[in-house]
Amino acid sequence: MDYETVMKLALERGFYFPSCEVYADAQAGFWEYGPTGVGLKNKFLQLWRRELIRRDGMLEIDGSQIMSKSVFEASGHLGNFADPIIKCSKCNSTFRADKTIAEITKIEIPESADLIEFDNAISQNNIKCQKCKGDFEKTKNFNMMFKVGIGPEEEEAYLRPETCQSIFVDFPRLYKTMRGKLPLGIAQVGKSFRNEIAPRQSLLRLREFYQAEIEVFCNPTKLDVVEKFEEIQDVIIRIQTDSEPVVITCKEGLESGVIPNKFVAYYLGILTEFYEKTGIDVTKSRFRKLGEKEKAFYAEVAFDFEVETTIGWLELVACNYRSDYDLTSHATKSKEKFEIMDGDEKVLPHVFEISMGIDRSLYTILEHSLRDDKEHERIVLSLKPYLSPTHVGILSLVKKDGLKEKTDQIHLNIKRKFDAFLDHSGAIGRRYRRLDEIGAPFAVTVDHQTLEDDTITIRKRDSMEQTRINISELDSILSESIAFP
RNA sequence: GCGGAGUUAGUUUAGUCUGGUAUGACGUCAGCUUCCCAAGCUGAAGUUCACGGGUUCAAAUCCCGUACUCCGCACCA
Repeated sequence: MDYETVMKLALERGFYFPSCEVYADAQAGFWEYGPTGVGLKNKFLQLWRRELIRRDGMLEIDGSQIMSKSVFEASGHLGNFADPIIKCSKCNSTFRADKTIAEITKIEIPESADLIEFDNAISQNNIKCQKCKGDFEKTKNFNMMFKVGIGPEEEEAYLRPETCQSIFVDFPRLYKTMRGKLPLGIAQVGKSFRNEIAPRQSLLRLREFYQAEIEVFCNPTKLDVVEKFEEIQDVIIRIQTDSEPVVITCKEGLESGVIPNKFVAYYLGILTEFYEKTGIDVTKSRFRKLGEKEKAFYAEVAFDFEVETTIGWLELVACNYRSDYDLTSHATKSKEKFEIMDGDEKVLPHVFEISMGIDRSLYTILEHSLRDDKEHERIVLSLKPYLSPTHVGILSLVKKDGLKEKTDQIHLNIKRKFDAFLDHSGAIGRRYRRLDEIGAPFAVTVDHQTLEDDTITIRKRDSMEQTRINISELDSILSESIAFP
């Protein structure tokens, strides 16, 4: 289904909508999750915990969103997470300084260079605005981090641009107190903040967004000692290096050298298995190996997990081999010890990161799950039952003759255990349609026969089939059907 | 940020050129009816027309500014 239809559903059915929308000064790039969106997000994260955190025995933490300046001096974000930009004084167009200079003069100035170097290059080569021939103002640094002032003195701090910095900073304590052993995954779900120049397309390009990040700490000399590798060696992945993506198993990817080692292969494998279970069509996915220029400043090897949607390929996860970049920088800056013992060996661990964009993943789940059932004139959100915000609709065929009371009773009995939605009003078909649109996999209906023999009908969302069951069976049928795989 | 196009109820939309306080559909709510797939009937609520300013006796409509959305450019850890 296309972006427009997903957007309309999101607005009409409470998945997500713009923040602060009643005010004229609402800024772009901020969106709220409504009740159905939160339901989906919570269940998505539950699946993430099952398939990655628990499966691999990782630790999960919940760190601060505001972090001190030193953290980002060490991480490199204050220096590298900024673009040198130049603005035309005549037409107000903004350009990247380094790119504009390189384009016109072939002089390559690194983006982290002193700003005066850009100004010099511009004046020496008489570079003018490519649009209107106007003069440029002085080069400025545009940092993508939000700065905040702490306390009455407004001490400098920043909203984190990625959640993982707390994981690196906390690593020494966690390793010691949680009896860590390499390889050790530490994970975190939370908000990150980036001051994007042009946020766009609702959940796909936000200024405040959710990440689910995993940092796996490992001994760099043992990257091919991974016992669990067998679990995923036959998992099929699509991997793209230069040209077309190839469809291979993890084992083949490792043997052909496309994947650098067993360690990385294992995590690409379990990540793929996770996404299969979200209902995203993984035959439309690829791991794209990034070239030198595309990689983040801290990455040694990088694979982006991308999925094809109606608006093109969308990056859902960044998998970066960050080596000891982060631990070394934090050790140097803080003068704390980040080495640990791995057996008899003293080692500064390397890090492989699985940095997942939650918002983009949720959008993709919606887009891949939504279908237009023309035959029955309905829109159906065919979510996996365990991800559905509402598990079951509890409906009375009509309100009178005691059916309402009977229905209320059934709802009362199951509402703590399941996400159940009680509905008495309107035509029954209309109520079924509404449940279809929010992806409720089941609807049970109380009719006149219920009063005689305690049976109800249970309707399946995708097939619209109905079967008659005894009320006493409902709990076990639902439990089984909505269980995580 | 730049350029273009837009913004009227929960959604979709008429009206904007030619100024006279807004139209339909769907949806929502209540009731009746039907009694298992968006049926029908009756009734109701909901838009100070994105926001701010100007012109005018009078502005959804004309003018200016701002924000947001979409498309393209640029950017994208």
